[in-house]
Amino acid sequence: MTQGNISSSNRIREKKKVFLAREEKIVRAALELLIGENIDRVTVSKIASKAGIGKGTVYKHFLTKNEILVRIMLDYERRIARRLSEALKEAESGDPGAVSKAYFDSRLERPELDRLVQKLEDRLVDADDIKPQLAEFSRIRRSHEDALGSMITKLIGEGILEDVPPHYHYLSCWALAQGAVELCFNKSWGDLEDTPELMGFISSIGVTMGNRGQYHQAGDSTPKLTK
Amino acid sequence: MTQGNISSSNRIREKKKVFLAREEKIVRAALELLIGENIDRVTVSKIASKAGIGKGTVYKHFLTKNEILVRIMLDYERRIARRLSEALKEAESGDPGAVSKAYFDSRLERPELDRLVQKLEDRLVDADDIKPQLAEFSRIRRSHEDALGSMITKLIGEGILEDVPPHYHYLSCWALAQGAVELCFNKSWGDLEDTPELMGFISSIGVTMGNRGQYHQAGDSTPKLTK
Amino acid sequence: MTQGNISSSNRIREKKKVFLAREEKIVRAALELLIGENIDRVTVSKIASKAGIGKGTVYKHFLTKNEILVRIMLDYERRIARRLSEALKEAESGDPGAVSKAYFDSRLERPELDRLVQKLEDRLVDADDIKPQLAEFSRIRRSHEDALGSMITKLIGEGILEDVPPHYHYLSCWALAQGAVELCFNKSWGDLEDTPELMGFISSIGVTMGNRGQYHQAGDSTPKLTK
Amino acid sequence: MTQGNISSSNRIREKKKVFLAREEKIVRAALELLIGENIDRVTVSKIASKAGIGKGTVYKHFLTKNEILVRIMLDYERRIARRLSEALKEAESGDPGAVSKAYFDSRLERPELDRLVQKLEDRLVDADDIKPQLAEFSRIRRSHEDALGSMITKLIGEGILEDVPPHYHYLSCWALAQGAVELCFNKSWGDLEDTPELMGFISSIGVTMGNRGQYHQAGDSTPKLTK
DNA sequence: TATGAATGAGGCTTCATTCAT
DNA sequence: AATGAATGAAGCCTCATTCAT
Repeated sequence: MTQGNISSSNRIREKKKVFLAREEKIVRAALELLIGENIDRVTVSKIASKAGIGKGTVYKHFLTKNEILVRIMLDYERRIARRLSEALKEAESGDPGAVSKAYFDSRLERPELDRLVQKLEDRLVDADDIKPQLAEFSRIRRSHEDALGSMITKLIGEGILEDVPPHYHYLSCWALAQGAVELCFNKSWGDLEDTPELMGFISSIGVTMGNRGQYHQAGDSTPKLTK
Repeated sequence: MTQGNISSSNRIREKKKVFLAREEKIVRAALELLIGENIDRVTVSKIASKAGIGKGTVYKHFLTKNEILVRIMLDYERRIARRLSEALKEAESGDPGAVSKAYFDSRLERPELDRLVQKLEDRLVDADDIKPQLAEFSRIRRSHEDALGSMITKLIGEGILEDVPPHYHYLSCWALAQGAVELCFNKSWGDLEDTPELMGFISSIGVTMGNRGQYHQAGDSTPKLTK
Repeated sequence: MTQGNISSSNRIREKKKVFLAREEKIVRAALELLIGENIDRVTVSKIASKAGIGKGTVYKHFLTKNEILVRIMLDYERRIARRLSEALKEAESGDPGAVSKAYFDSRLERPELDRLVQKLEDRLVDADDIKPQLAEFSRIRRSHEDALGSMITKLIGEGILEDVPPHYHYLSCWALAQGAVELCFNKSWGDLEDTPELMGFISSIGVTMGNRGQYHQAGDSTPKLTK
Repeated sequence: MTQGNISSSNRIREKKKVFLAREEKIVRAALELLIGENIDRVTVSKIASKAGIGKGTVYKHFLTKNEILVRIMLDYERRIARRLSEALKEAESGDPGAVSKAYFDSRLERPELDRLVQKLEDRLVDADDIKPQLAEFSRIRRSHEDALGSMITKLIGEGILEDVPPHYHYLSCWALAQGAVELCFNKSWGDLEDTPELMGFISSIGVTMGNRGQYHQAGDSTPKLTK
């Protein structure tokens, strides 16, 4: 009896694992397709087919197609959150740059994924199903803002960063990262051959931008570029 | 007869004018709709109706829906091109900053339009009709690159800008502008209240970034932020 | 010019007529199918196909499938309303029975249609689209009630009908008509051969039922059948 | 061995009991759901879940979903049959009204159930599986007809009921009961507040209708209501 | 020439039924 | 023996495009 129970609960656990594995398979299939071709051309049918399962099976795991897409968004944003929270600990033990480094690393590690998430966000922003998931998504995003914000406030206090509202620094970083990501995939540029070096250049701008002394310079020492 | 010909060619000219005016009306209607609501919800029907004409008439002007969209993209990019070429003349008469200023001005003047063009580009990138138009679009983009490139090369020569390949500077600018635009409309941030100030801050970064002395600083004076 | 305008507005009127004719064609096709086979088996495809048009065309006339169905319901109920209102005029000029006669006539004229409407009502009762139409449907039904009610009140006043709340009489009539209709098509009875005579018998019951003296009889003269 | 057999057959009997109990549970679960919400929304999944068992298990008891539904129909009709046969015995010992009373009582006891069975009949009438069960259903219905018929024939013989074919009386009763049931649940009437009194009124009509002297009255004493 | 009704491919979703564990 | 994940047929609906008037 005892053994029977054990083996039975084992079997149940086993099944759950398989079930979750398949869920992951669906998400992964969707991801590959979404990255590989135009988003509009990714259908539930194709996802199922790429995952090696029937179309109906997809709906055992996700209530709607949008739920698959928002799941990808959440997975991504949560991964960044995890990294940031680890970096926050490091930052407490002395390295104030760990947080922003973690942020940039997370986003630029797989730029194509970052870009996909932006595109998905754009398309799902007014989807009626998945309202709660989108709220969660925004919540996580704002928690990133908090994490970086606290670090930046500290650097401003230490006189390293220009004394503007902390979120200016954060959002500028975000904007540059965002633009850099876009840059990587924008086909209008043709295929940039020295992308890594370019990214390095941009990153170096990212980590120094907003440093004290540069902001006011804008209107002073380089009048010719003033906009 | 002569008079008849004259009046007939007048009539023809008149007709052409009306025809072109209507074409413009269609594009403008499409634009308003595309900016006002989710792109996927903009149908040819709605465009025609907003333009005050029949759906069939739209197809007298554009062979496919995509042609309307790509037309918006081209109009936009051409407008930038015109401005850049004017600025280039000014630059020759002494103001090297005129070009980059014109570029930023053009793109940030109507950020919602800039963003729309990005989104359209993303969706149309592998459309089978409109291949030639997309090629033209890329061509114009690259001409911007050239315009800015030549100016940047000059500034590098004068020792003002860091001596990296010229397109690094240009693309960094592009990336920051791109990100800034995205920032304005990303609903995850809630509604930023001090957007103008923030944009000012970002612009100030844009015009100074890459200035000599900052690039190497990255690895030297702020080691803690190094990525 | 004048002639041109006339012929043009003629053409428009012509087109509208054709359009409405097609709408009627759709409704008729749907009706035939719904009466001819199990309701669940009637698909939009079949309706279109029977109407000799494409599937998409159906949606030029009706926003959803349910709108076709509710249209049938409304058409039916409105026809009854028209008849009742005519009968009401007759009733004023002396014939108090005209109203109830019109009601029975309307419903029993095409019992299969009456029954269909009941079934549709049952299925659509909680459909989220067509809420307004269903409200209208109920409104019309209640107007029938009013029409018959006023007549019945009069008969009660004249001592012809039993003095119970007027709607008792009306609803009893309704129930009997309803049951009679159901009877015609209930396959459990096999095919009744003498349906007309049976219906006549039931109708005769309908027009006399509730006559003074019968209600109290129930408890008095036929105690053995008392329920 | 003998003991083994006994205990084994006991176990088998036990199992059968459990099995049958579960079958009943399924039917009851289905019934509750069917009465509680729109029929189309009742799925096998929901039934299983309400019965507290797995979906697959349902199919150990019923070959198809339709078999569950037709089972409900049969259960209902058989219950009426049982009551009628009991009443028939009473009738032989002197009470001719016992049969029709039993019939009305059976149907009006749970009008919502009666109505459900009508709706199921309508939907299943041309189902390809369950043909035999539907035949059985009709057979039972006709046996009711016989039961009432014999009683009515007697009453006609005694001069109490109008001398028309016996099934006229029976079917009229059926129709009135049918309509009354429908009346209870038809949402178009709003929620009738005095339903019990109304049903009483209708029942009183039911038991007297067709009594001698009323039929011909229709054409004689109430000419104004003649249809 | 302008129109808009007609079209149908193709997308999403549901659910009765099967079957491996 | 019980389970529930997997399946896929079938239904509804959208919208770019065509074409007769």
